[in-house]
Amino acid sequence: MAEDGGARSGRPLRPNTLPTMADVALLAGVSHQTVSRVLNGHPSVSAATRERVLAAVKELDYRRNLAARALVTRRSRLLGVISYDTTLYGPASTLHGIQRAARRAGYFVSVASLKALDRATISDAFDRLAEQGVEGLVVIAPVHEALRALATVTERVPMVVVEGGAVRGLSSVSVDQVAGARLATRHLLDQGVSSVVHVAGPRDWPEAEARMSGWRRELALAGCAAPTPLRGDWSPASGYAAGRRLAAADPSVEAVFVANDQMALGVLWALHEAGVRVPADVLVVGFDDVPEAAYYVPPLTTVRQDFATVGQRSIELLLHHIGDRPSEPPAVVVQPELVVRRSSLR
Amino acid sequence: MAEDGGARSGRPLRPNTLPTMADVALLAGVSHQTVSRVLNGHPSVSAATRERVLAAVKELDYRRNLAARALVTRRSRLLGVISYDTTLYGPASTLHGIQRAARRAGYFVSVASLKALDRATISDAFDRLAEQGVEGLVVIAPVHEALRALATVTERVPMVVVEGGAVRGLSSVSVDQVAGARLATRHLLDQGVSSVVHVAGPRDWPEAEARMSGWRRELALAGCAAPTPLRGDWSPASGYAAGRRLAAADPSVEAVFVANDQMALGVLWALHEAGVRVPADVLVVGFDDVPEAAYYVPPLTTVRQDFATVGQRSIELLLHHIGDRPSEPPAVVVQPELVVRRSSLR
DNA sequence: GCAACAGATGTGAGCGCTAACACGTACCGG
DNA sequence: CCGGTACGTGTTAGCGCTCACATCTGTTGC
Repeated sequence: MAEDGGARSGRPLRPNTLPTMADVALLAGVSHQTVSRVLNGHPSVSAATRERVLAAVKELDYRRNLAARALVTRRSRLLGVISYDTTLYGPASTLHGIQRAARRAGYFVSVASLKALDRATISDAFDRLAEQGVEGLVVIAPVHEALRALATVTERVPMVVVEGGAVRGLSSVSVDQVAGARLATRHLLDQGVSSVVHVAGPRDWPEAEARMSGWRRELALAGCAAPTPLRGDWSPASGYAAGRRLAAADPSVEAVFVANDQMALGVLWALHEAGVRVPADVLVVGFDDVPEAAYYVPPLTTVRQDFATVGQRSIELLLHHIGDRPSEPPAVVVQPELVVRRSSLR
Repeated sequence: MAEDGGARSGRPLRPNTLPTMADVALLAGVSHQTVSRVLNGHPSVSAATRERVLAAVKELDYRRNLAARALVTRRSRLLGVISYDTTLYGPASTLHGIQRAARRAGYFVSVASLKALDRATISDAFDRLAEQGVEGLVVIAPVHEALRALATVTERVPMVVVEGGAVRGLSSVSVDQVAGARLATRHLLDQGVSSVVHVAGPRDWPEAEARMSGWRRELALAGCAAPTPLRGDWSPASGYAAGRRLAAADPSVEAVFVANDQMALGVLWALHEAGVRVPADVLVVGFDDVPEAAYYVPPLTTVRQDFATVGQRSIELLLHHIGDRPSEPPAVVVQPELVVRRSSLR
C-alpha cells in the first residue's frame, strides 16, 4: 500500500508528466494494450496479469486520460444540460436527479446554466456543449421562446425537453401541470368555497399556462366562472404584490390558488399584513412543495412535483435515444401529488 | 448565409461523421493548420483567407473537437467542483457564481455533487474529475470530515476550498462567519435584550462552529453569559423542534439567533404556534438571506452572504494557482452584511 | 541587384488511447 | 503427429488536433 503520499515509487518515462498507460505497462511488464484491457474489464486477461497491472496502476496512481479515450472511441460519455437559472429549487432539483442518473449510467454531465433565454444565448450554450462532444442533450426549457430557438438548432444530437410542453418531434418529460392545478382547485372547491382566484406565473411559460388552464377547467366543471387571474413572475415579491391587490380589492375572495410556492409565500405575508386570516378567512394553495412550505405561516397546502424523478426519467429517455432504439415513448408524464396542510383547511 | 438547415452543401470526406478541420481546409482550399490558426485567432493569417475559412466553417457547421485539442495541448480547460448537496440555496448560488466566472475565463466546469462526505465518496468523486483532466479544483466542503478526506488526496491539482474554514496549505474562500454572527448578536443586544439564545448548526460544520463562536464572543463582550445553544441540522424541521423547546421551556427568552434562515423559518412557525409573538415577545435573526426571507412571517432579519461573490473569488484564486503565480493570498474573506427586517425590531 | 527579413502558409510528428489484427502457446480430436 | 481452436498477449494504425519547423512569397536596405 502506497500510504506515503510523498514518495512515488514508479519511474515515469518522462518526469513532470502524468503517468500514461505505457508507464503502467512498463512497470507491470506487459504491453499498454494489456493495461487497456484490464482497465476496460476485457475478459481475456489472466488473473495474474490483471493483478500485476492493477498493482502498477496503484503504485503510479495512474488515471486514464478520458480525452484520449474519447478521441479514439468517438464517444465522449458526456451529456449536456441546458437549464434556466439553476439557483431555483425546481431546476436545481431536476439537475440533481439528472446528475445522479447520468453518473449511474456511466456518463458525465456538462451544464450550461443560462440567465436569459434568447436565441443567441441558447445557440452559444449549444455551441459550447457541441464542442465538448456531448452525446445527448437535456433542455430544461420552461419558456416558449427557448423552444423556438431550439427548433432552429438543426443538429443531430439526441435531445429531451423537460417541462417545456409538447414540441413537435422532440420527446419530453414533464409533470402533468394541468392535473396538478385541477387537484389544487378541486381541493379548494371541496372545502365549500364558491370560487377560486388564481395568481398565475408569467406569460410565455408553458407551465404557467398549463396550471392556469387546469384551474379554469376545474372551475368550469364546477359551474363557476373563472375570475381574471393575477399575474406574477414566480418571485415572492410578485406574490406579495398580488396578495395586496387581493386583500384590498375584493373582500369576497374565499380561496386563492397560487402558481408556485414562492409567490404563495408573498401572498401569505400580504394577507397577514392586511389582517386577513389564513385559513379562517381565505384558503391558499401553492405549487411545487419546496422544502420550506411545511413551515410557512400557516403550513402551505401545495402540489408536489417530483423533480428528482423528472430528472431521472429524462436521462432514461435520452439514453434510449442515444442507444438508437427506434421508437420510444415520445413523452413521459410524471403525476403530481396534492399535499394538504393547514393553509387550505377550514 | 446557410439559413436552410436541411441542406448541407459541403461534402465531408467521410459520411456519417462530424466534419473535421481537414474537411474545412479542403472546402476553403487551405491546409488544416491554417484553419487551426483562424480558429485560435492567430495573427498571421490574411483577411481573405480568414474569410474563406470562416465561410467553410459555417457551411459545414463545423465545431472543434475539444478532446483532440485537450490531448495535444495537455490542457483540458476544465475545472472541477466538489460540492455537497447542490440543491441547497448556498451551494447552488456559489456554484452558479463559479460557473459564470469560469465561463468568462474560458473554462468549463465539471461538478461532482455529493450526497455524503465520507472518504470513499470524496475519493471517488476526485477520481472521476481527475480522469477528466481537470486543471483545478474548487471544493465546497462545509464539513471537517471532508477536509480530512481531502488531505489524503496527495494529488498535484491546484485546489481552493470554499467555506471549509482554514486548512493547512490550502487556500480558501469564505464568508467571515464570526463577523456575521457578531453582527447579528450585537444587533439583538442593541434592541435592549438581556441575552440571546442560539440555535446552532450541526457539529462538524466549521460554519456552524464559527457562527457559534461569534455569538459567544459578542455576548462575552456585553458581559452576558452564553446560554447552552440548541442544535439543529439546518433543516426547517430541526428549527421547528428547537422553537418548540424554546417556547415550552423558558418564558424568559427575549431573542434568538438562528444559524440559518431555513431553521429560523421553523423557529418562527413553532413560536407562532405557541402563541409567542415575533417580534413583540421574542426577537429572531437568521443567517444567509435566502430570497424568501423578506416574506417570512414576519420578514426575517438575517445576515446576507454573497454567495455569487464567493464563487467568483474562488475561481479567481484558482486561476491564479493554475497560472503558477508563486505566492497568492492564501485566503479570501468575504464580509457578510446584516439585513434588518421586522423580526428583530421591537 | 541581391542578402536579409517579415508575413503567410504548408508539412510532419505525436499527444494517449482503443480497435483490429497478428502472433504465440496450450490443448483438443482425428 | 498435425490441423484446428481456444485463449492470452503484443503490434500497428490512427482518432483530430496543435506544435515546431520548413517553405514560399513579397518587401526592404545598401
